[in-house]
Amino acid sequence: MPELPEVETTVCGLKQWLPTNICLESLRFTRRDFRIPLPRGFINKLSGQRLIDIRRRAKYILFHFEQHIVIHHLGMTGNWRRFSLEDQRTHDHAHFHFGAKTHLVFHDPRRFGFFDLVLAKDQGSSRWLRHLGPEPLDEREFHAEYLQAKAYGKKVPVKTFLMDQKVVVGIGNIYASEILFQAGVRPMVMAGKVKSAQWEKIVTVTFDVLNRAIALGGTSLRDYRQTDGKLGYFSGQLQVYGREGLACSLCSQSIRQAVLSGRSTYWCPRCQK
DNA sequence: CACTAATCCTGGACGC
DNA sequence: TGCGTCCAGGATTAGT
Repeated sequence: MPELPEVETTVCGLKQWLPTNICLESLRFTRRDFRIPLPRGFINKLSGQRLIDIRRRAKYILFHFEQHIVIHHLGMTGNWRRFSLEDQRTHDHAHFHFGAKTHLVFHDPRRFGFFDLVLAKDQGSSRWLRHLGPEPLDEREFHAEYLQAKAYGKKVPVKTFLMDQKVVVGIGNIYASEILFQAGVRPMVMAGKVKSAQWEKIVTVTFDVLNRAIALGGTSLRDYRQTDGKLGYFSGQLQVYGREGLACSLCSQSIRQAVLSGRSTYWCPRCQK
Protein backbone atom coordinates (compact mmCIF):
# COMPACT_ATOMS: atom_id res chain seq x y z
CA MET A 1 0.00 0.00 0.00
CA PRO A 2 1.77 2.91 1.32
CA GLU A 3 4.62 4.86 -0.10
CA LEU A 4 6.11 7.97 1.42
CA PRO A 5 3.04 10.24 1.00
CA GLU A 6 0.67 7.68 2.54
CA VAL A 7 3.01 7.06 5.48
CA GLU A 8 3.50 10.78 5.98
CA THR A 9 -0.26 11.33 5.93
CA THR A 10 -0.70 8.52 8.43
CA VAL A 11 1.91 10.00 10.78
CA CYS A 12 0.21 13.40 10.63
CA GLY A 13 -3.10 11.79 11.50
CA LEU A 14 -1.62 9.84 14.40
CA LYS A 15 -0.02 13.01 15.75
CA GLN A 16 -3.38 14.75 15.77
CA TRP A 17 -4.77 12.01 17.98
CA LEU A 18 -1.77 11.64 20.24
CA PRO A 19 -0.46 14.69 22.08
CA THR A 20 3.14 14.68 23.29
CA ASN A 21 3.69 12.73 26.50
CA ILE A 22 0.41 10.84 26.31
CA CYS A 23 0.63 7.53 28.16
CA LEU A 24 0.15 4.19 26.41
CA GLU A 25 -1.94 2.68 29.18
CA SER A 26 -2.42 -0.73 27.62
CA LEU A 27 -2.15 -2.59 24.35
CA ARG A 28 -3.58 -5.81 23.05
CA PHE A 29 -2.91 -7.94 19.99
CA THR A 30 -5.36 -10.41 18.51
CA ARG A 31 -2.60 -11.77 16.25
CA ARG A 32 1.15 -11.72 16.60
CA ASP A 33 2.09 -13.31 13.30
CA PHE A 34 2.87 -10.28 11.19
CA ARG A 35 5.58 -10.22 8.55
CA ILE A 36 7.90 -10.59 11.48
CA PRO A 37 6.44 -12.01 14.70
CA LEU A 38 5.69 -9.53 17.44
CA PRO A 39 8.91 -9.27 19.51
CA ARG A 40 9.04 -10.96 22.92
CA GLY A 41 8.17 -8.61 25.74
CA PHE A 42 6.67 -6.02 23.40
CA ILE A 43 3.55 -5.46 25.49
CA ASN A 44 5.28 -5.46 28.87
CA LYS A 45 8.01 -3.08 27.80
CA LEU A 46 5.56 -0.50 26.42
CA SER A 47 2.68 -0.66 28.87
CA GLY A 48 2.47 2.53 30.89
CA GLN A 49 5.18 4.27 28.85
CA ARG A 50 4.90 7.86 27.69
CA LEU A 51 4.89 8.52 23.96
CA ILE A 52 7.42 11.26 23.23
CA ASP A 53 7.09 11.64 19.47
CA ILE A 54 5.95 10.02 16.25
CA ARG A 55 8.18 10.31 13.21
CA ARG A 56 8.49 8.93 9.73
CA ARG A 57 11.73 7.50 8.32
CA ALA A 58 11.42 6.08 4.80
CA LYS A 59 8.18 4.10 4.86
CA TYR A 60 8.53 3.32 8.57
CA ILE A 61 6.55 4.91 11.37
CA LEU A 62 8.65 5.42 14.49
CA PHE A 63 6.86 5.65 17.84
CA HIS A 64 9.37 7.18 20.25
CA PHE A 65 8.82 6.14 23.86
CA GLU A 66 11.03 7.00 26.79
CA GLN A 67 13.45 4.11 26.40
CA HIS A 68 12.17 2.27 23.35
CA ILE A 69 11.28 3.02 19.77
CA VAL A 70 8.58 1.04 18.03
CA ILE A 71 9.53 0.56 14.39
CA HIS A 72 6.28 0.04 12.58
CA HIS A 73 5.54 -0.71 8.93
CA LEU A 74 2.10 -0.60 7.28
CA GLY A 75 3.02 -3.29 4.76
CA MET A 76 0.65 -3.23 1.79
CA THR A 77 -2.70 -3.01 3.53
CA GLY A 78 -2.12 -1.64 7.03
CA ASN A 79 -4.01 1.33 8.42
CA TRP A 80 -4.95 2.96 11.73
CA ARG A 81 -8.29 4.28 12.88
CA ARG A 82 -9.99 5.26 16.11
CA PHE A 83 -11.85 2.41 17.74
CA SER A 84 -15.61 2.45 17.75
CA LEU A 85 -17.96 -0.23 19.02
CA GLU A 86 -20.09 -0.04 15.88
CA ASP A 87 -17.13 -0.48 13.54
CA GLN A 88 -15.21 -3.62 14.41
CA ARG A 89 -13.73 -5.52 11.48
CA THR A 90 -11.99 -8.73 10.72
CA HIS A 91 -8.24 -8.16 10.45
CA ASP A 92 -8.21 -5.69 13.34
CA HIS A 93 -5.00 -7.06 14.84
CA ALA A 94 -3.80 -4.50 17.39
CA HIS A 95 -5.41 -2.19 19.93
CA PHE A 96 -3.45 0.66 21.51
CA HIS A 97 -5.14 2.38 24.45
CA PHE A 98 -3.81 5.86 25.11
CA GLY A 99 -6.13 6.73 27.96
CA ALA A 100 -9.88 6.27 27.87
CA LYS A 101 -10.57 8.58 24.94
CA THR A 102 -7.88 7.45 22.57
CA HIS A 103 -8.19 3.85 21.55
CA LEU A 104 -6.46 3.17 18.23
CA VAL A 105 -6.89 0.07 16.09
CA PHE A 106 -4.44 -1.33 13.58
CA HIS A 107 -6.14 -3.08 10.67
CA ASP A 108 -4.10 -5.11 8.17
CA PRO A 109 -5.71 -7.86 6.05
CA ARG A 110 -2.52 -9.16 4.46
CA ARG A 111 -0.40 -8.84 7.59
CA PHE A 112 2.61 -7.57 5.63
CA GLY A 113 2.87 -4.88 8.25
CA PHE A 114 4.88 -5.36 11.44
CA PHE A 115 5.97 -3.96 14.78
CA ASP A 116 9.55 -4.14 15.99
CA LEU A 117 11.09 -2.75 19.13
CA VAL A 118 14.55 -1.28 19.69
CA LEU A 119 16.18 0.58 22.53
CA ALA A 120 16.26 4.26 21.62
CA LYS A 121 20.05 4.27 21.77
CA ASP A 122 20.22 1.38 19.28
CA GLN A 123 18.04 2.99 16.65
CA GLY A 124 20.91 3.52 14.24
CA SER A 125 21.90 -0.13 14.19
CA SER A 126 18.42 -1.45 13.52
CA ARG A 127 18.27 -3.88 10.63
CA TRP A 128 15.34 -1.87 9.21
CA LEU A 129 16.99 1.53 9.29
CA ARG A 130 20.71 1.10 8.91
CA HIS A 131 20.87 0.62 5.12
CA LEU A 132 18.38 3.28 4.12
CA GLY A 133 19.30 5.96 1.61
CA PRO A 134 18.44 9.64 1.94
CA GLU A 135 14.96 11.11 2.22
CA PRO A 136 13.82 12.39 -1.18
CA LEU A 137 12.50 15.63 0.34
CA ASP A 138 15.91 16.43 1.84
CA GLU A 139 17.49 18.66 -0.77
CA ARG A 140 20.87 18.59 0.95
CA GLU A 141 21.28 14.84 0.49
CA PHE A 142 19.04 14.03 -2.43
CA HIS A 143 20.29 15.72 -5.57
CA ALA A 144 21.31 14.95 -9.12
CA GLU A 145 25.01 14.53 -8.35
CA TYR A 146 24.22 11.99 -5.66
CA LEU A 147 21.98 9.96 -7.97
CA GLN A 148 24.40 10.05 -10.85
CA ALA A 149 27.27 8.85 -8.68
CA LYS A 150 25.11 6.13 -7.14
CA ALA A 151 23.91 4.97 -10.56
CA TYR A 152 27.36 4.84 -12.14
CA GLY A 153 27.73 1.63 -14.13
CA LYS A 154 24.41 0.24 -12.94
CA LYS A 155 22.38 -1.73 -15.45
CA VAL A 156 19.14 -1.97 -13.49
CA PRO A 157 16.24 -0.04 -14.99
CA VAL A 158 16.05 3.49 -13.64
CA LYS A 159 12.60 2.75 -12.24
CA THR A 160 13.91 -0.21 -10.22
CA PHE A 161 16.81 1.99 -9.12
CA LEU A 162 14.47 4.70 -7.78
CA MET A 163 12.49 2.08 -5.85
CA ASP A 164 15.66 0.75 -4.17
CA GLN A 165 15.43 1.98 -0.57
CA LYS A 166 19.24 1.92 -0.32
CA VAL A 167 19.35 4.56 -3.08
CA VAL A 168 16.50 6.78 -1.93
CA VAL A 169 13.67 5.96 0.45
CA GLY A 170 9.93 6.24 0.19
CA ILE A 171 9.41 5.78 -3.54
CA GLY A 172 7.35 2.71 -4.40
CA ASN A 173 5.72 1.31 -7.49
CA ILE A 174 3.11 4.02 -8.06
CA TYR A 175 5.26 7.10 -7.54
CA ALA A 176 8.20 5.64 -9.46
CA SER A 177 6.05 5.46 -12.59
CA GLU A 178 4.56 8.91 -11.97
CA ILE A 179 7.93 10.54 -11.32
CA LEU A 180 9.46 9.11 -14.48
CA PHE A 181 6.49 10.26 -16.53
CA GLN A 182 6.80 13.79 -15.17
CA ALA A 183 10.54 13.67 -15.81
CA GLY A 184 10.10 12.37 -19.36
CA VAL A 185 12.40 9.39 -18.75
CA ARG A 186 11.56 5.83 -19.79
CA PRO A 187 11.39 3.45 -16.85
CA MET A 188 13.46 0.75 -18.56
CA VAL A 189 16.48 2.93 -19.33
CA MET A 190 19.52 1.61 -17.47
CA ALA A 191 20.26 3.75 -14.41
CA GLY A 192 23.90 4.14 -15.45
CA LYS A 193 22.85 5.62 -18.80
CA VAL A 194 20.65 8.41 -17.41
CA LYS A 195 22.10 11.85 -18.26
CA SER A 196 22.77 14.48 -15.63
CA ALA A 197 20.06 16.78 -17.02
CA GLN A 198 17.63 13.88 -16.63
CA TRP A 199 18.72 13.33 -13.03
CA GLU A 200 18.12 17.01 -12.38
CA LYS A 201 14.63 16.70 -13.76
CA ILE A 202 13.99 13.50 -11.76
CA VAL A 203 15.01 15.23 -8.53
CA THR A 204 12.79 18.23 -9.24
CA VAL A 205 9.70 16.24 -10.13
CA THR A 206 10.22 13.82 -7.23
CA PHE A 207 10.02 16.76 -4.86
CA ASP A 208 6.96 18.08 -6.66
CA VAL A 209 5.06 14.79 -7.01
CA LEU A 210 5.63 13.65 -3.42
CA ASN A 211 4.68 17.02 -1.96
CA ARG A 212 1.54 17.27 -4.06
CA ALA A 213 0.58 13.73 -3.04
CA ILE A 214 1.08 14.56 0.64
CA ALA A 215 -1.05 17.67 0.25
CA LEU A 216 -3.87 15.55 -1.19
CA GLY A 217 -3.63 12.89 1.51
CA GLY A 218 -1.85 10.26 -0.57
CA THR A 219 -3.15 7.82 -3.16
CA SER A 220 -6.07 5.47 -2.51
CA LEU A 221 -6.40 2.48 -4.79
CA ARG A 222 -8.15 -0.10 -2.67
CA ASP A 223 -7.21 -0.34 0.99
CA TYR A 224 -5.56 2.91 1.81
CA ARG A 225 -7.42 5.55 3.79
CA GLN A 226 -6.27 8.63 5.62
CA THR A 227 -6.59 8.23 9.37
CA ASP A 228 -9.80 10.29 9.30
CA GLY A 229 -11.25 7.68 6.94
CA LYS A 230 -11.15 9.87 3.85
CA LEU A 231 -9.68 8.64 0.60
CA GLY A 232 -6.31 9.90 -0.57
CA TYR A 233 -7.08 12.20 -3.44
CA PHE A 234 -3.84 11.90 -5.39
CA SER A 235 -5.47 8.92 -7.14
CA GLY A 236 -7.20 11.43 -9.39
CA GLN A 237 -3.85 12.99 -10.29
CA LEU A 238 -2.18 9.81 -11.51
CA GLN A 239 -0.98 10.32 -15.08
CA VAL A 240 0.18 6.82 -15.98
CA TYR A 241 -0.17 4.35 -13.09
CA GLY A 242 -3.01 1.92 -13.78
CA ARG A 243 -3.88 3.72 -17.04
CA GLU A 244 -2.75 1.17 -19.61
CA GLY A 245 -4.42 1.78 -22.97
CA LEU A 246 -5.78 5.20 -21.96
CA ALA A 247 -4.68 8.41 -23.64
CA CYS A 248 -1.65 10.27 -22.33
CA SER A 249 -2.80 13.60 -20.88
CA LEU A 250 -0.01 15.42 -22.74
CA CYS A 251 0.07 13.80 -26.19
CA SER A 252 -2.90 11.40 -26.37
CA GLN A 253 -0.66 8.42 -27.12
CA SER A 254 -1.83 5.19 -25.53
CA ILE A 255 -0.21 4.55 -22.13
CA ARG A 256 1.79 1.32 -22.09
CA GLN A 257 2.31 -1.27 -19.38
CA ALA A 258 5.04 -3.86 -18.87
CA VAL A 259 6.56 -5.81 -16.02
CA LEU A 260 9.97 -4.54 -14.87
CA SER A 261 11.81 -6.38 -12.10
CA GLY A 262 8.56 -8.10 -11.28
CA ARG A 263 6.49 -4.92 -10.90
CA SER A 264 3.87 -3.41 -13.19
CA THR A 265 5.24 -0.32 -14.86
CA TYR A 266 3.43 2.34 -16.89
CA TRP A 267 4.75 4.94 -19.28
CA CYS A 268 3.95 7.08 -22.30
CA PRO A 269 5.95 5.92 -25.34
CA ARG A 270 5.96 9.41 -26.86
CA CYS A 271 6.59 11.63 -23.84
CA GLN A 272 9.25 9.46 -22.21
CA LYS A 273 12.64 8.89 -23.88
C1' DC B 1 28.94 -8.48 -7.09
C1' DA B 2 24.69 -7.58 -9.78
C1' DC B 3 20.43 -8.71 -10.58
C1' DT B 4 15.94 -11.53 -10.65
C1' DA B 5 12.44 -14.52 -8.80
C1' DA B 6 10.08 -16.44 -4.81
C1' DT B 7 8.04 -15.45 -0.62
C1' DC B 8 4.97 -13.91 3.22
C1' DC B 9 -0.92 -13.14 3.23
C1' DT B 10 -5.82 -11.94 2.03
C1' DG B 11 -9.28 -10.23 -1.01
C1' DG B 12 -11.05 -8.50 -5.22
C1' DA B 13 -11.44 -8.82 -10.24
C1' DC B 14 -11.94 -11.61 -14.05
C1' DG B 15 -12.69 -15.77 -17.16
C1' DC B 16 -15.09 -19.90 -17.84
C1' DT C 1 -23.50 -18.72 -8.48
C1' DG C 2 -19.17 -20.82 -8.10
C1' DC C 3 -14.64 -22.01 -8.76
C1' DG C 4 -9.86 -21.34 -10.31
C1' DT C 5 -6.36 -17.99 -11.58
C1' DC C 6 -4.06 -13.80 -11.39
C1' DC C 7 -2.91 -9.54 -9.41
C1' DA C 8 -2.07 -5.90 -5.75
C1' DG C 9 0.91 -0.04 -2.93
C1' DG C 10 6.75 -3.84 0.22
C1' DA C 11 11.07 -5.66 1.33
C1' DT C 12 13.79 -9.67 2.68
C1' DT C 13 15.79 -14.06 1.09
C1' DA C 14 17.33 -17.34 -1.74
C1' DG C 15 18.93 -18.37 -6.11
C1' DT C 16 21.32 -17.66 -10.90
